[in-house]
Amino acid sequence: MNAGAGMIERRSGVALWRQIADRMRLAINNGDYDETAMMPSEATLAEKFGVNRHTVRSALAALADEGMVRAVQGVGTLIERRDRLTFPISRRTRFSQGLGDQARELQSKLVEQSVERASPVIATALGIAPGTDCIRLDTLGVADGKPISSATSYFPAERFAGIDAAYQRTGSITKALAALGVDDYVRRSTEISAVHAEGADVRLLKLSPGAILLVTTAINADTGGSPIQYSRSRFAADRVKFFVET
Amino acid sequence: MNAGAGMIERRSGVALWRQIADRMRLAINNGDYDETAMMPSEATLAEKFGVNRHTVRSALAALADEGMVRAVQGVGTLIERRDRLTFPISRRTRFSQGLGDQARELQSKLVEQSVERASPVIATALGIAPGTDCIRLDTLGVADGKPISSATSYFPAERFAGIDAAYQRTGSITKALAALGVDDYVRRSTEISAVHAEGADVRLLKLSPGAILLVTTAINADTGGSPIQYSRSRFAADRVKFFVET
DNA sequence: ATCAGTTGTCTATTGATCTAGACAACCATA
DNA sequence: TATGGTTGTCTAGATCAATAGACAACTGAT
Repeated sequence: MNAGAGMIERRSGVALWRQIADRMRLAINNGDYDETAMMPSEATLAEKFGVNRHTVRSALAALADEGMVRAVQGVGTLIERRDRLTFPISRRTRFSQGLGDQARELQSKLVEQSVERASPVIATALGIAPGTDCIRLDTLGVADGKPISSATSYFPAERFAGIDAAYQRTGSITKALAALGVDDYVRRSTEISAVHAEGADVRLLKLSPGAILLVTTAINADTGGSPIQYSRSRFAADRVKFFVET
Repeated sequence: MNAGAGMIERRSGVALWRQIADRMRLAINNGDYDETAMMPSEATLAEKFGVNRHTVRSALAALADEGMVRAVQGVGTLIERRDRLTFPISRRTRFSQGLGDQARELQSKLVEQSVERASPVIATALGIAPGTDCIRLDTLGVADGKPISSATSYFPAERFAGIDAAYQRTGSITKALAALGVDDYVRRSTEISAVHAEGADVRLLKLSPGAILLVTTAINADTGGSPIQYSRSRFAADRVKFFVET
């Protein structure tokens, strides 16, 4: 009977099949059916939404039309693809913001930490001398339980001593920076490229061999203009897309 | 035939009367019919949307159900109220942001400027000595041609010399501050109260006698924490509402 | 009083939506 | 092969959405 939070409305001017299609699209993008990669049977859905099986079939037909699902006689209705999460990229880009309703829960987990000497590229980006100590954080971004991105960030060790602990405590780069006195920061530059996944990323992001990674290389600076973070994030390309505001 | 940007869609699973009702609601909130405070005749709307008059009547009935319009036989359909613009109030509050689709055009005009000695209240808010010179800007906020708010802002004269010129050039406090080197600032505090309109505000905001003003008293600070702006804004209460994020 | 223009109401018809039931076609598995 | 579970298809009827036309009821102005 009940179908979760909001029941479908009759006589609302919106056809039942469309309301059901919209809800199922949301559920698919939420990863509700990821374990099986299949929709429940038409009969089950009809019972769940409290409508006739034919009405559910209309909704499924609409999703099939979008290429989101594919019905196979005798087997069931397979989920073909999910809409990708859209990450806005702007001066105020933060991993944990701007997703809106797209995901219920957005987490960031620490995978590894170390102190490294800055390579020439990183040193240039952070405006420090090559060889200077940097704190490196390897983090994993997770949306609704699904791994989304794997990121490696570098912070000048002198200014941001203890950011690893602050990050583990808060689960957020933004909050960790705030704890170290950085009220605000802006995205100074973002480069976007794409590569084939390899190494640890395949395991962390639970990718298939040959999967594509979207790679962003970003420099964040505090409001004084001093670079504070150099990061290289690898996003599973089949799960995200970027939106660059112009 | 054509009804502006997007035509209504048939066989979309969304009833025509609902699509038309939604578009008319937007038009009303946009102030498209403010000159007459009336909807066009049913026959005119039917022709404009390319549907039967009965379909338009269904849409109007839905709006009447919401209390947005009221049909009077022999006269026409009167517009009873507009949804109020919603201003989000948060650490990042700016007049010209956060309105989204609610208004097409949001402007801010300079009404008056002067240099005044800081009163005790203003001096305390800005963290300066009483009697110190301040630049006072009286501005009028306009959304889609309708006056929304009347604001009085004070800036320390020493640090922000020339902000009046920058404001006139850019039409935005945020941009004027940026031109004077304030990349970013945050809303430190906001107080909200309500009074009856009087004096110049009645004329500027084109209010009826006895109209209510929502008054916000706000202090903005730069990222270093130094107060930079003390402002008192009067909003026409029948045109706006605030949304405080918690 | 008359008239033009408006909303209100009624009937009739067509197509889309939704329900109900039955059965065929197909697949995986025991 | 037999069975249970799935999607595909067909028929029939009920309800909603939309069109079409006609006329009543009302208002404001001439």
